[in-house]
Amino acid sequence: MINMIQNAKDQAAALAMNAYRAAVADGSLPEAEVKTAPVEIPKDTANGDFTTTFALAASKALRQPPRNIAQTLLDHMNLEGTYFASAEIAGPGFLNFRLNPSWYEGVMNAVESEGESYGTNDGLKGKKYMVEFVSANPTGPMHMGNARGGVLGDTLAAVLAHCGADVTREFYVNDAGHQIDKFAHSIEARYLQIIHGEENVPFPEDGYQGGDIRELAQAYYELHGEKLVNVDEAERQNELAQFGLSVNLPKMKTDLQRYKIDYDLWFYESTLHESGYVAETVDMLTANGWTYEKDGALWLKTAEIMRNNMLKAGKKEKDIEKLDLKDDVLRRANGFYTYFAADIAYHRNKFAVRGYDKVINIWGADHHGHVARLKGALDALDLNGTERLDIVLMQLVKLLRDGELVRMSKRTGKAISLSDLLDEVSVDAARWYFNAKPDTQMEFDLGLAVREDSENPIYYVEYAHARICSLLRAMAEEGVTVPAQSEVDMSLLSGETEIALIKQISQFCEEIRLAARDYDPSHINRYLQELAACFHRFYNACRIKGEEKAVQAARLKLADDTRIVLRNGLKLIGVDAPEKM
RNA sequence: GCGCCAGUAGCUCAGCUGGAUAGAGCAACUGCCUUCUAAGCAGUAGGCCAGGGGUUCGAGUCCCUUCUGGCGUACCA
Repeated sequence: MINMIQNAKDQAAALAMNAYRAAVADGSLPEAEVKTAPVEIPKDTANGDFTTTFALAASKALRQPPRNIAQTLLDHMNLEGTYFASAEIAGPGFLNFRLNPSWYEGVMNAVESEGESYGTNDGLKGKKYMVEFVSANPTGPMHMGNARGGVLGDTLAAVLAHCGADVTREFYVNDAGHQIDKFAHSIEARYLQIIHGEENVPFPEDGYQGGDIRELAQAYYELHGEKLVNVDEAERQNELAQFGLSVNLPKMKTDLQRYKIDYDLWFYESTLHESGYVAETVDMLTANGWTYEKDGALWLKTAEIMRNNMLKAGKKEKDIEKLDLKDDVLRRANGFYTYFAADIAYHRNKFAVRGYDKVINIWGADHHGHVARLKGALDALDLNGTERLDIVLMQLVKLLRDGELVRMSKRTGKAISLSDLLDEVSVDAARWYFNAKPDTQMEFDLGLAVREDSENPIYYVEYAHARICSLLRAMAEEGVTVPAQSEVDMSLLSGETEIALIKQISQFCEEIRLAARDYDPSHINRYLQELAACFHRFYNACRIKGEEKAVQAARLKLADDTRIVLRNGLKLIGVDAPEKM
């Protein structure tokens, strides 16, 4: 909850603004509309701890050179009682602030008082969020794309929860429709092949070729023998499909749990069909005038909806023309609802029935064409999909083995599944690796990425944690324990590495906020890497054991604070914080 | 064709929504363990930020354009 970076920024911004007002009051600067300029952290600490571009930004409005303005501001500024020891002008007109010990003490106080919850904030308090992710087809094993989506979704959910949101993790089970049909036909063919011989039963042309389908047929055959040979085709297919799901779904759950992913809810598509909710949703769209019939099918006026949205967003008419927008089928001529219709119903359920303020879906980039359509359809239901539904598109993972592309299609049967991956790579390494920025393409080479050596940054971070734990053990053996912050003399923590470490600790809250803002949990990875680096540098420069008592106490406290933040951060991204390595 | 995402060190990526001399990690090279974990630290080297125009005090960041890569443009899901 305590964010010392934000506190300092707010204070610096207020100092600049108050100085400006004071300057206006005594006539040394003209009255004008000036915006509160952003306060930033300079890359180079030689330029201060915080800086504001106030004078640069106000230069035009005040019709004065930035450096003049900056000087006048300084003349009207009082730093007493603030976090700052000094302020100075630099470069074209930056106002650079330097921190005093009270700020550093504030950071360490925050870690001590907040402990496990250090880093959290309440920016999203009271908001109901859902993150829907993976939602892999239950017709076969999960692949590398699911591995990435799983980590992204799970970590993003954790990040949002750290910002105070009430977060639900959900898996949408596509247990209905065409895909399941194909699944049923495929198992059926394999099942009958076992009985009648492979050459006597044709396999459907577009069926699932994977070996897992054969295994399902075999498993059913071993349990129930020829029970389904002489029954009605539809019954046989249904039974086999249900059997397949009953095997696949628990396996998916287990694999995901092994990956440290637990869902709050597994939502079944079939329930939407069975309850008539899909039909009701489509009827609503019709009632709102957004559908029409053509060639025996029922269509949604997607093109018109999207066009309206684009005009609202300020897009030009002639640009929209070029897009050649098309409508979508909701109900096929054969009477079945399309996947799209079910998806609209599903999302209507999320908003209208379950009342989420914000729904975030993690999708593979190959679905991007679907984004505007789904949002538009929700707009047509007056659910404001444009605002409340956010889709995170992640580029797919290109799987290589020793530089050669491995196909990921389930149908080839050669794909490396999520569970195969976890047999080769530690869960922590996989989670670290896949917790990358969603919109970059990724190559995953099983020959390289699988390696568990120092090339992998995760060990660098874990090592820092283990090092501190080891240090604490060693100190405990000497009867020295971590002191309370109130006993720490902050003036003893003024070395370069100590200052840098405390600043890095203070940055944690900011990184969580940014990760939530950008829907990009990889902020946390980079943060932890830098935190570990700050600690290793500190550890190398500052001895603890054998030092004078007060120095030892202060450094030990700082090391322990680092341990807490490392542990909090690793937990956030679902990676273990080992006490020994 | 049209659209979406990307292009920054040899490789993997940062760059806080326009700020100061473009940064890390890995790989390469040079040093540092009789003292708290060397899975570490310190240092060297590596760049026309894909190319070209523009916008302004100031552009890797914003606009236009060209090139390259991935993906999409179904009565599939």
